Amino acid sequence: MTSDKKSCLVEKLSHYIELDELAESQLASLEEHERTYHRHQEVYSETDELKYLYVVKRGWFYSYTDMPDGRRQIIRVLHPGDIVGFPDIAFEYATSNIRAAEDGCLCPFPKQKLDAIFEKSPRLTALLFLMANRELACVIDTLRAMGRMDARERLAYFFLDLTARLRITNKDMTDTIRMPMNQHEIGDALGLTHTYVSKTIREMENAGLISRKGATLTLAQETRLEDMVDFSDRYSRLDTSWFPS
Amino acid sequence: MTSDKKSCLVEKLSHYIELDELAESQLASLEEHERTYHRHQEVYSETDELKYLYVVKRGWFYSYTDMPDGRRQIIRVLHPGDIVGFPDIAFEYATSNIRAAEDGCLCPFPKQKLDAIFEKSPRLTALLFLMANRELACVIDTLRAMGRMDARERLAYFFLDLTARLRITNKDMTDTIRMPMNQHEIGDALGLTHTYVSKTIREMENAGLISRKGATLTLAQETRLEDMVDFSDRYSRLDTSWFPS
DNA sequence: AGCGGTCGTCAACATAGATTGACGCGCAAG
DNA sequence: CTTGCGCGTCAATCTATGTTGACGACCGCT
Repeated sequence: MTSDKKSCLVEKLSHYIELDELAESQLASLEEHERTYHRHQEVYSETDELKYLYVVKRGWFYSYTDMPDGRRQIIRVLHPGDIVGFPDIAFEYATSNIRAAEDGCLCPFPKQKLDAIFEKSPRLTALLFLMANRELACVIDTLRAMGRMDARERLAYFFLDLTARLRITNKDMTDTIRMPMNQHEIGDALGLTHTYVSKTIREMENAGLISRKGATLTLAQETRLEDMVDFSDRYSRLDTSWFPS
Repeated sequence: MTSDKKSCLVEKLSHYIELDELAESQLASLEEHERTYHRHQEVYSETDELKYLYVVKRGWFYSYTDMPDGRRQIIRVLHPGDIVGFPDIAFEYATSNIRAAEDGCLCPFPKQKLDAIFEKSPRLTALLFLMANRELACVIDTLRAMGRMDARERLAYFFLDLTARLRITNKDMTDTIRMPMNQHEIGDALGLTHTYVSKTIREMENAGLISRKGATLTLAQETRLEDMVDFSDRYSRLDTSWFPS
C-alpha cells in the first residue's frame, strides 16, 4: 500500500465480518496501484475493453450510461471503500461509464486478482459475493424509486440512501452530508430534469424536510422522509450467518 | 434429481463454461427438492425470514416490491434455469416478493449450499459470481429504461430482453415468444398503467413493429426495435477468460 | 476590476402518461 | 344456459413533469 492510512476497503468490509491476516493482505493487494482523477474526468467508457476493477480510495465517483441521443442515466454513486465495476465484470467490454464526481483517487486491479481470493479464502469469497448482491438490492431499490415514485419521493430516497451509506464508515455522522453533485447530476440519477430538481428541492426545503447551506445538506426530518418512501437501510446490517468458517 | 431430464440450471450454465463432474453434481444437489406453484401464487414475501434460494425448473416467475399504498414494481422476470433470490441473499429478511406468473415449479436450496461450492470449486464460484453480476447489469439496463425511455421504448426493451434470454436455451427460437404475463403485469414491470400499455402496444402493432396472436408475440422488426433502444444482448456471450483453471 | 463560465432559480407553455369509467369478448363455474 | 370475472380496449379529462428561455449569484481567470 502506498498510503499509511488503513485501506478504505478493509475498513468497510471489516464492518461486516472479522478479516484474518490472509484476507487483509489479499485485500491490500487490490490497492497496490493508484491513480488520481479530477472532477468530471472519465475513468472508463462504455465499449472500452475492460480487464480491471477499481477500489475507490478518495472522492465520490459515479457510474452512468448514455443513450445515442444524449439522454443520460446515472446508475450509482460510488464512495471511498466501494468496489467499482461489478456490473461490467461479466463482459469483455464495459457496459457503463465511470466518472469522477469530484477530485479523487482510484486503485485499479485486474479481474484475475479475484481468482486468488476464490481459491484460498472461501470466507472472503462469500463476502465479495454478498457485496455484489447487496449492490444488486440497492439498484433494485433505485429501480423501484424510478418506476413508482414521484419527484419528491425520489429525492427523499436518494438523500436517505447516500446518508445511510456514508454512516457505515462515519459512525459519528449526524444527519448532515456534504453533497458534491450538482442538480443536473442529481436529475440524471433520478430521471428528472435539473429544473424540476431545483423546484422540488426548494419545495422540500420550504416544507422543512431538508435544509441546505452551501454544499451541505441536512435531513431535517429524517423519519418523515423514511416514512414517505418506505425506506430500508441496506448498509448497516447484512446476513453473514451462512458463511463458511 | 427427481426429473429424468437434464437440469435446466446445468443446461443454462454449461452454455458459458464446460462443467466438470464435481460441478455438475454440486449443481444437481441444488435441485434435490422441488415444489409446484400455480399461477399468481406467492413464493415468498418481503420481510419473510429467508434462508433459501431457488432454481426455476418450470414456468415463468417474477420478483416485485410493493409500496404501502399499493403501488407495485415488478423487478425481474425469471425463467427456467434461473437462480432466484440473489438480491435477498445479503439480508436476513427478504427484500422483494416472488410470485408465479403461470403454473410452474421451483427447487429450493439453503444459502449454505453455496459454501460447499465456494470451498471446493473456484471455477464454479467464479461462474456464480458472474451470474449475479450479469443480473446486476440487466437490472441496470432496466433502470436506464425506466429513467430515460418513453413508453414505446420501454416496451421494445422489455420484449427484446425477454427474447434474448429465452434464446440461450432455445437455439432454434425465432422472433416469436409466448407471453404469459398480462398487460397489468407488463405495466408494473415498466412503470406504466395497464391502459397505457394497451394503447402503446396497439400503436406498435399498427406501426408494424410487433404482432400478436393469442398469447404469442412476434418481433416483426427486431432490428428496428434494437436501434430504438440501443439494445445490448447480455446473455449470448460472457467474458470467462479470467476464470481460475 | 472586469469577464465568461457554472450553477441555481423562476415562469410560461407543452405534453406524455395517469385516472376514471365504460364496454365487450371469452371462458370457467354454477 | 346463464352468470360473473379477467382481460383488453377506448375516450374524456387531469396533472406531473418536461422544455425553453431568461436572469442573477458566485467564482476562478485575465
